[in-house]
Amino acid sequence: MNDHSVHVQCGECPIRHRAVCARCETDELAKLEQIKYYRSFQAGQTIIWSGDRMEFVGSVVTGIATLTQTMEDGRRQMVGLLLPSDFVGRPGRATAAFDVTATTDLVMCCFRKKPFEDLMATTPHVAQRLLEMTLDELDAAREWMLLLGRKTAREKIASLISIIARRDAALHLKRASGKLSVVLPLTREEMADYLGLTLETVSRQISALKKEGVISLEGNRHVQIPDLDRLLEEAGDDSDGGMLV
Amino acid sequence: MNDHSVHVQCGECPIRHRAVCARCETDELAKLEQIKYYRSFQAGQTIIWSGDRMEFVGSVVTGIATLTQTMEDGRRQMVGLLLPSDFVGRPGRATAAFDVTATTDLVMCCFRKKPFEDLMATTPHVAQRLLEMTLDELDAAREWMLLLGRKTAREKIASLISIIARRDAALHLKRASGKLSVVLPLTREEMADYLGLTLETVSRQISALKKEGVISLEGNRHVQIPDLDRLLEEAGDDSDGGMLV
DNA sequence: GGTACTCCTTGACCCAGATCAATCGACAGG
DNA sequence: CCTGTCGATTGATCTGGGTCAAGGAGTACC
Repeated sequence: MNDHSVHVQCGECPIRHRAVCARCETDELAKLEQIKYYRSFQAGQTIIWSGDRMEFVGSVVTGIATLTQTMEDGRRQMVGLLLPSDFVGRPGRATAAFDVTATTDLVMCCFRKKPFEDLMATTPHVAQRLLEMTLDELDAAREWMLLLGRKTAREKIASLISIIARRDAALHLKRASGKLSVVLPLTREEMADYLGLTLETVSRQISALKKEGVISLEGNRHVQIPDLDRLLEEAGDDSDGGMLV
Repeated sequence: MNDHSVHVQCGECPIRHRAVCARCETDELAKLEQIKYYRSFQAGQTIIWSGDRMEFVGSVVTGIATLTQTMEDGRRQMVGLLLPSDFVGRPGRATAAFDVTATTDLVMCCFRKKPFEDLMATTPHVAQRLLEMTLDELDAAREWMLLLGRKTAREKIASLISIIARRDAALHLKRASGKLSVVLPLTREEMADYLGLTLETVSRQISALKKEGVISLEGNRHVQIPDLDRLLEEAGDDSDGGMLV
């Protein structure tokens, strides 16, 4: 779209907001600084319920949040995983479409929606940048549809681990030198909700992958990946070609 | 975002393009007219392969197209269904992320990508309108994730029929007066690919819904819905409340 | 120490939906 | 007319992952 891919590093935020572009919006930054504020949430706290009025947009600074959908009888499906630097909120939308929950302690950098939308209306690059991000999310959602609709439980688990590894590597800007290892940011139940499985099946498949040496575990959350290509093969992804990011 | 919800009716196109907004862009319409052209495709023809360079964006004028993803071993998942007035293409993206296929004979109204992007850069409302549409698609994709991950085969079928009924009603701007009836635009196999099932299961579940009077069939494709609320209940959707659109 | 959490693992059994296979109807071509 | 093709239906059987249930491991608090 344009090559202004440098992202805004705003004030004291430890993250770069992916929503706005630094090179062309330097004079707009002051406006953003004026309307921004921070909010903290505790692990387990619901940030917004589906259908609630949503008065802000923002980025995750630290911690993990999830987007989930629940049927009346309690069946749940996670439809989004929000890691640091991910954008939350829908400019042009009054209400949230899904439940947003903090699964760990969480800090967000928020902008009140109205002034943010005003900014968007006057600076075309912000809307374009947001469009680009939304298209990325849409692509990710569609990849996830393949996983939910067609992959086996084992492939689902392998996919989840490799996706977390990929996003982790992107986040820390490090190409893993030696052994690749990841911390799973979710409980078995949350993984199950993301993958369209039960927590028992998640546990069994993780055990199986461990037994066969595809991964190894240290504690419940810490996963080592001795051979990334092997894991990607188990995930059934074509042409991911081992490239992280 | 803004209330300019009137859509462009461009030239001889029988549809209103949802991508651009008439009220505020009247002087931009001429530019769109200059760069637009039509393309026809035959039923079964692939419009773009995933990974191909994509030189245009556009809207479906008549016919049906699908977005699909295929694994090396042949497992397929449909990730999008494109009906007339739906937008195709990704401004700011060089290549297609999924296969786009015409499932019926199809006419599209296209705009070459470069000039369209230029237009977008100079007229903020176009980018905003596109963002709005992309957010809609993202919502739809996430609803679909709930379907793929958690619904039973019967619920999936009922959901598909009610979604087609809804979009049909929106398209024809008619609130069905008497009996509600829909033409399924997909073969059983295509439905299966959309729902993450096999074609046999699709067939069986349709037969079951018919036997129990939830729907009735005339030929293979024509479905009558005697009681929409009953169908929505079978679909497991909460709070859809029977409102079409 | 004991008790009570929460999260995870493992086993035994079952069933919804996949798989394999036969049949049917509609329609086109020779 | 027969023959072939394509989509749909229906039956018989199998199996991956769900369900139910019983521990185990870690941690916090009394």
